[in-house]
Amino acid sequence: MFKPVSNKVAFPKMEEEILKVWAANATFEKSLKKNEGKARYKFYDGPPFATGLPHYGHLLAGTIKDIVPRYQTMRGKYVERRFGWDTHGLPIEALAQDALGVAGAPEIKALGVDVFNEKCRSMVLKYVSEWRKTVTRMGRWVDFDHDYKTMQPEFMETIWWVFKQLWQQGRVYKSHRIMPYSWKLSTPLSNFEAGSNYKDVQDPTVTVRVKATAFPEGSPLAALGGDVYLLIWTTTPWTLPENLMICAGEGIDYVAVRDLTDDARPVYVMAKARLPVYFKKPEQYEVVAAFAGDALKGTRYEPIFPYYADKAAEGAFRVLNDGYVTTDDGTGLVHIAPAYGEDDFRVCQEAGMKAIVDPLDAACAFTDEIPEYKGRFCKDCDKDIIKRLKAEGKLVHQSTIVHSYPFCDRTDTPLIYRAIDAWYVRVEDLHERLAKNNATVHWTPAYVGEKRFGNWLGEARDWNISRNRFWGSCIPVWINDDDPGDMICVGSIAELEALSGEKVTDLHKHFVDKVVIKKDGKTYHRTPEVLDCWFESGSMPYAQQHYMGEDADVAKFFPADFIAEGLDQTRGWFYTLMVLGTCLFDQSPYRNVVVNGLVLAEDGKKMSKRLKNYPDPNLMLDTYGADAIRLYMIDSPVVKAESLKFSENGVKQILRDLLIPWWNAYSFFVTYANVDGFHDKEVVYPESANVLDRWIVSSMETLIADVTAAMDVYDLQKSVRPFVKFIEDLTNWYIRRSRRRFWKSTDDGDKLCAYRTLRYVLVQLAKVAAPFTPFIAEEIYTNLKGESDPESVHLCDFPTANAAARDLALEKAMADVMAVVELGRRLRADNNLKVRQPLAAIRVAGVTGVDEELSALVLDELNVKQVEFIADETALCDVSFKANFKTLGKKCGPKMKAVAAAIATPGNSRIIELSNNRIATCEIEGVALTADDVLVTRKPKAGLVVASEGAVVVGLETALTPDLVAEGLAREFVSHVQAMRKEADFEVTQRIRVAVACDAEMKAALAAHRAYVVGEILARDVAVADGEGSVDLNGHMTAITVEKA
RNA sequence: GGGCUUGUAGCUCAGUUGGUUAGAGCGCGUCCCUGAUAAGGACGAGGUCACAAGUUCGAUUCUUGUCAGGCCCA
Repeated sequence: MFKPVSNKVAFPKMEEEILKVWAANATFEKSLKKNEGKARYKFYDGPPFATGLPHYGHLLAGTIKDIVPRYQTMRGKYVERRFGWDTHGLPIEALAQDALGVAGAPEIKALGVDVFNEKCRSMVLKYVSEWRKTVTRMGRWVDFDHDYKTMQPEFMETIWWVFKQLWQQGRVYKSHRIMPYSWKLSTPLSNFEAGSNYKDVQDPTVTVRVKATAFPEGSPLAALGGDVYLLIWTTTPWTLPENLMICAGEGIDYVAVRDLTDDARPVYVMAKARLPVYFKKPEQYEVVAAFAGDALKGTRYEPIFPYYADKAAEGAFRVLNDGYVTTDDGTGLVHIAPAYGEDDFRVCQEAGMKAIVDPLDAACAFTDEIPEYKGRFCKDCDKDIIKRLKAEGKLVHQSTIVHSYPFCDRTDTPLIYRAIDAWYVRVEDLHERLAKNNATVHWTPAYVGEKRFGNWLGEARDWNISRNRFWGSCIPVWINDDDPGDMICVGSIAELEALSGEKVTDLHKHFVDKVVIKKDGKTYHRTPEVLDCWFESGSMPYAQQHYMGEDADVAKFFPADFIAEGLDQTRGWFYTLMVLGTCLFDQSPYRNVVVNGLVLAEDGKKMSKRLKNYPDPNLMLDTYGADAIRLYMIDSPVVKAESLKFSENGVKQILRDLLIPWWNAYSFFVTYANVDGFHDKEVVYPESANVLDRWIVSSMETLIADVTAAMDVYDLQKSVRPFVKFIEDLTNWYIRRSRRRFWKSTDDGDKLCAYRTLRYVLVQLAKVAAPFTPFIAEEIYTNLKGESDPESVHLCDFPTANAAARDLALEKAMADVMAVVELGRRLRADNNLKVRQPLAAIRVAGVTGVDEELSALVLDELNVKQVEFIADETALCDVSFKANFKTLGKKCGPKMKAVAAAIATPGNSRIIELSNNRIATCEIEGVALTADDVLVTRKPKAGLVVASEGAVVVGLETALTPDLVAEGLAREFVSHVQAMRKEADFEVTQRIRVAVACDAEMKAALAAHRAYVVGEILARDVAVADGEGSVDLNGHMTAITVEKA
């Protein structure tokens, strides 16, 4: 006996049971153990931030990260899967700040970094158990017990090792980064923090004239004579004392104009497009020269303020060119103070002006480098600076502007963009190596790797790896108190212990900062920054192994065969992995990537807790089950980096289309197998002669081949899609057409073949589907498997396509049969002839290869007495011809139209002969045509009951004889009794007694078909009497009673 | 502003060497079936393949531009 199966299944409950079985049997562990020592299939888990509960994006990524390893495991690979946690970084710090009621770096420092960091540590694992529950519930097999966490000492030690490798390569350097800075809190903010509090504010704008002192050779300004001034514009007058450069746009049109409103007739240089802003009327100026911005390059000018005049020796006070200059506002000449603007800093660096001037203290007050304003907050000095410029005759224009400006979230004070010490990894010299290594990666979809990621790699800038935060891996560099250029990079705990003489147990900031290195009479303290947590995620291939550069077999864990993450990781994980892999081993750390898109709410917007525009994942799991959700997500473009609008209805649809019919097929099998006492000890490969058996087995092989092909190129959507067709074929054709074979009371060989085939196919299907729908596959497999088969479907080998079992000709013939049946049904419906009414014959044209056995399917399905295949389709339909543009296009070129017209001309005898293969070729317009170049169009002949689809033409004989009518009545009767059986809830095998009262014609019909009727309804007795009742059988009012026999 | 990407039926989506009748499912309407019932089947309506220009004998497909959405970057 198979375990009895209800066709009313609660999938979520069934799944919970399976989870218990897996846990009890340690099935996951067995699936690993079984392949120990075999070829490894290496997988890296991208670590999620442990700061919230899993959402659909995680469920999706988790599903992809489950399907591929399950598949590879079944293909005999050893696939270690360790869960990863990203435990450091701002998200967790933000939670800890809230929990401790502190805001901003100074308050954290006041509280104590140790208190703060320990709070982070204690909070970080808050969600771990919830994650584990949900991930497990989704059916994902991943090792939580040997997970990696970025805060583990081993992990952090490898981070140091990685860092030191880069350091020894000379790849790490210290520079600056322009960041939003809160003067009130005396701390830099992340760009993310700065983005949260923009306000419209009024700021002064000043236009200042700067005297040109020297021109490059060939400058159109050189010959002008008199004083030439460059006009610059700014909204931050306090940065003017720190001006070192002026920037012009290379391709922008500039003019030099003589100011006729000024008695001194000075010449001003500005962008042509900005002229009307400064001179309202044409008579106020005279254009004396016009030129592009590159002509200005190299022009020297007089410093606006004296404080840094000595920087001229280092190349300051020149005009540069850069693409970021616009003429949207200002003068088209941009004032550059490298310490106070991102572009300013970059342009200066690129021009070789490495020094910056930054006369602001921690509170953004001027230092004594600017004696006049010393001790005053920089912005407060704007007015005095403007006054002074005016007094010195340098101010050309003054106004105010209202614009959106970022404010400090905590203190509501305006942020100052300024240079902060920062550590970088040099990447700009790696472009070629990165591109070369990326070329070895198989991306799904391909464009992400080629375009999006490829472009990004090609333009990659040096990577800022330092963060002015607290909870993270520390930058392992100790700096000489007296000589900032004297630095020691530490690459391991042992090294630090040796250098410091102290025992080191924890590598977090509040431990490591206390460790001081004394060497040769010099004292070294650690640089205060922590590492970008992306540095840690990018190091996970090595850090999760605690790899420290030993001569271990690196190939055991590197590179990964497979990783998967969301599209948003292009610049995140995918990138940092690639950079570090390239630096350390000069190869890509991954071979295959599946990039998934975003999961949006059904309305196309982002899922938002506040808007509640999406269903709770746990509720979905409890209602529909994990298999349905998995399939729904995988059978969508979201596995190819496009976005998915998550719809509950879509999940339901998957149940209806796939899971329920599949389950019903299974339940059908078990029900009848138990009734019949069919139970081979093993699953037997059906060596069946029956055409349906051979066909479904062949279809199964095709399914295996299709799924395998798609999985091997990591196209998950394509690998899921063929299941729909197969299950449709299985339930709507194989089982429907085979039903009688299972029912028949004679226990002949054919019946055994049917059982064996269906069992075999269901077991194979479970194996093929196991990676995708692990639960239902397991449930079905464990009930149907043979005694010697593995205990779990996930311990089985993935079926390999057996080419010998495939019969493509049979599949084609069966497709034709189904087409014939479909057309026949349509004709019946059109002519109001229900299927229960037998008909004499159908005629079929355009079909070859349908033998007697297949024809029998047509007879039975369409309830006709005879099927007649005819060679001459013109008996049924009118035939016309059309050009096959696809084959002819290349041959004909411009003659296409003429050729097409000739082919389509009615009655073209040569075309007819060609089409009938009576001649091999025929020439039109100088083009040699073959039969393939002509397409036949069929149109059912008017007046006949004919339908066609493609090449298949079907004609139905609709005339009824008295015999046919009688048989139809018998069928009506049977159908009605079956309904009564069901209504009465009789067992399928229940024998019954029937009493009928009817008219003479009905009586005759029942008598003529008595054997058929009795056999169908499992009647011990059918008592027929004269009379009538309320049941309408084709117009014959009949009374029927049914009782258990 | 830049890179990439998406736009096909009311909705969700297929659609590769460019080929003339653009498909599926859902939804809707009509009908059939009732031992697959959280069903099933037939038929029907519903498309300027976002828009415009170009290349071509021929463009949903290739090129360019525009518009609208998304991701990342600035």
